[in-house]
Amino acid sequence: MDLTERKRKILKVVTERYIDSAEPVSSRFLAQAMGEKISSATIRNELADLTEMGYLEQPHTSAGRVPSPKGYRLYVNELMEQKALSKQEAEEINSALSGKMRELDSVMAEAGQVVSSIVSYPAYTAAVGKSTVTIQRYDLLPVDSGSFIAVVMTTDSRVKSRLLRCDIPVTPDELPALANLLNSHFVGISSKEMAQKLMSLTSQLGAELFMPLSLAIEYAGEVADRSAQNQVFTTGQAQLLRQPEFQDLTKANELMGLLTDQKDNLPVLDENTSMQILIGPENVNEALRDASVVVASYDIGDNMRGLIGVVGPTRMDYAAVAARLSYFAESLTKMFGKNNQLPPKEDDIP
Amino acid sequence: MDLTERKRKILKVVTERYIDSAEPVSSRFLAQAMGEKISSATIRNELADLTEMGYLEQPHTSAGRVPSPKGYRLYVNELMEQKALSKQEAEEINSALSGKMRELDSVMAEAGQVVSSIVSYPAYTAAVGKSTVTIQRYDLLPVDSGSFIAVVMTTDSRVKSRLLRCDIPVTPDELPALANLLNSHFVGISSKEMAQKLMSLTSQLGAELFMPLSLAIEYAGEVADRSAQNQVFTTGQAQLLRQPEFQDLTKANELMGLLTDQKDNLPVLDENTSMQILIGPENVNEALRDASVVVASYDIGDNMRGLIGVVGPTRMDYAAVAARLSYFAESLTKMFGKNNQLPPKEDDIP
DNA sequence: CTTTAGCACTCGGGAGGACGGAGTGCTAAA
DNA sequence: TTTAGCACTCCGTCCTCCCGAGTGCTAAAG
Repeated sequence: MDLTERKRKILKVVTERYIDSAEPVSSRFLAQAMGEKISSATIRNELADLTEMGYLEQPHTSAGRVPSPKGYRLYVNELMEQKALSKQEAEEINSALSGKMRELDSVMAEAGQVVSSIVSYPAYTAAVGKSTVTIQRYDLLPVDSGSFIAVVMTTDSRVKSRLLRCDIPVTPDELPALANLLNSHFVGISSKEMAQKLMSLTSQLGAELFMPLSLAIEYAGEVADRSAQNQVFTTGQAQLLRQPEFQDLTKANELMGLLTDQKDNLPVLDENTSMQILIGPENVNEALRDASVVVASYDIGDNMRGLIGVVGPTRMDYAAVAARLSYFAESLTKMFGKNNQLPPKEDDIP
Repeated sequence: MDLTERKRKILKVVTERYIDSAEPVSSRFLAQAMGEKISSATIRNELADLTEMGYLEQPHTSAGRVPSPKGYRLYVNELMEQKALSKQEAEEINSALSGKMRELDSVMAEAGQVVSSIVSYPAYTAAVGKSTVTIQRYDLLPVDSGSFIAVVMTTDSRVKSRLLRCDIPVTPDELPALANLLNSHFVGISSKEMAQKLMSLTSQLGAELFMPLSLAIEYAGEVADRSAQNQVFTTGQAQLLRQPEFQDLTKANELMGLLTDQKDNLPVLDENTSMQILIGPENVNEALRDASVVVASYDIGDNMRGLIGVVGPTRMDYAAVAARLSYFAESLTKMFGKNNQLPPKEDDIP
């Protein structure tokens, strides 16, 4: 059954009031806060209805009302108004992004910091590949007889390199041949397959070629494996302790553990969703059952998505957080789209 | 005036008891704990002396005694016995390190995690260059007409690379010339000097050379600048909340802020000191006045030092933490010394 | 001069009880 | 359906009391 307009309005006011007072909301307050002249008694009847329907909760009899997860859900889905960013905030975001482009990792770390400071909750960022990551291209640069630099490019268009040294001297002339070998046989396959292929080639190669080859392949395997596991950055964990709901140390502790030691368990956004709000028990993770998460995603080139999320109490200011996060995500998408230094489109690389 | 042998012993027992009980130590307990048959009354006299001398403190009259920072200092300097690591712990450390060598950054992050879990306090790691970092060597790899990969090597022997794209096509033939130009003019100087030098060359170069050159130099400048500022990783912040002394939220909050948002303010070890213990008020940083820090350093090649530190309550188990940390640091030094993949000696690179 | 026993004293912390206030639920009237 | 009124409930706070742990001091014993 549907809610009357008045009930919806009451639910909205209750939620918003609770969001910024953190205290149960009384009928008296509502009677005043709602423009129309309604007595607190009437409100009480409505509140009783809403409670019965499961949108509100009472910490105890004779306390005011607090939104239940179901109440928050309705609020988020239907009641909440898009909050516009203040110019100041938009500028803050823009200036944070306008800085010179950096490595993907720094962008992520910095984005997290900015978001966290803007919304006053802990934030996390992650980059997830849209598909399995493999090596796309190899290059070998001569350094001296014992050393060379391996440069690998992954299918998600990250470029990584490392100086490799082997005991057996490698002459600069041999490198192009090695690179050719790599580019023809060790492209587009997993690290395990690489290792197998390497084994099968053992007999055909002299030790002086095998050694540098295996070093390069070992490195390539590492890069591929590491890109597969998405690295997560978190910032602003201290913000958590400033929230009244986390004065209770046990709760705070659980959440803090999630944010610092088990970052990988933080919620990931479904593919092709641009933003998601997870309220209390909607979270799969046990530690998040009393908390809420807002996650947004942005595009990094064609092959990767970035994730940026905020963790807070269920009493989170969803409207504000959602607005800021989506603005931020959009800005990042644009930035990565325009930018021609960081992750180029895959097509551009032959 | 010197302490009698008995006073020293009492101070030691008090400290060690307090370290693992977190509760003030009573004369009764001491009378039993010390092997010799001494009455609690005698102990009380001694305790009164030690308190007067500033080695102990009383939370309030009629509570037991607790070591003061001065007491901890004496304990650390003279009383504390080197704790040997259990085989299990040594193995844990070894196996954590024995994994395949990764990028410096991952090593640091992982080292932090291991240490934090071993000592049950938050840990931090940092890498500091011993001298100013500049670019030592450039390479440019062709990709396609609009793109090329810049590979730069810093004087601290890190190799970084990035795909650069410019609007004006660059033919593969031009790249060696550009690389030469870079290697002859833009080596060993700061990013500012690079920018100036670039300006002074403007007139001599056509636009089709200037554009890729400036991209490469901009990137090189970033790398140099970023290496200069030492990046700090922290882990295990949640451990903090498990300590009884940080049930007081305001303290916890301050420290947590330091560990998550102001990592750069964490104490750095003086050069050519291998380990340092900072007790309570000995810390410069305000937020650390009620906490203690143990920092150790290890060598990464000839040009860099790694830092690994632990933050905990003044009631920290100094003996245990110091032992683990120094073992860890030594292992890391060895590892970096042996290892021939990560940071090679500067001499090896022509 | 040092050690010990004894005892009064102090202080923190927990248990119990009283009280005020905020807020509700219900009833009866408008 | 709304409102006014009223009794009721429950939390949080404050106060008091009391217990126990631990000290400091004194005076006697070694």
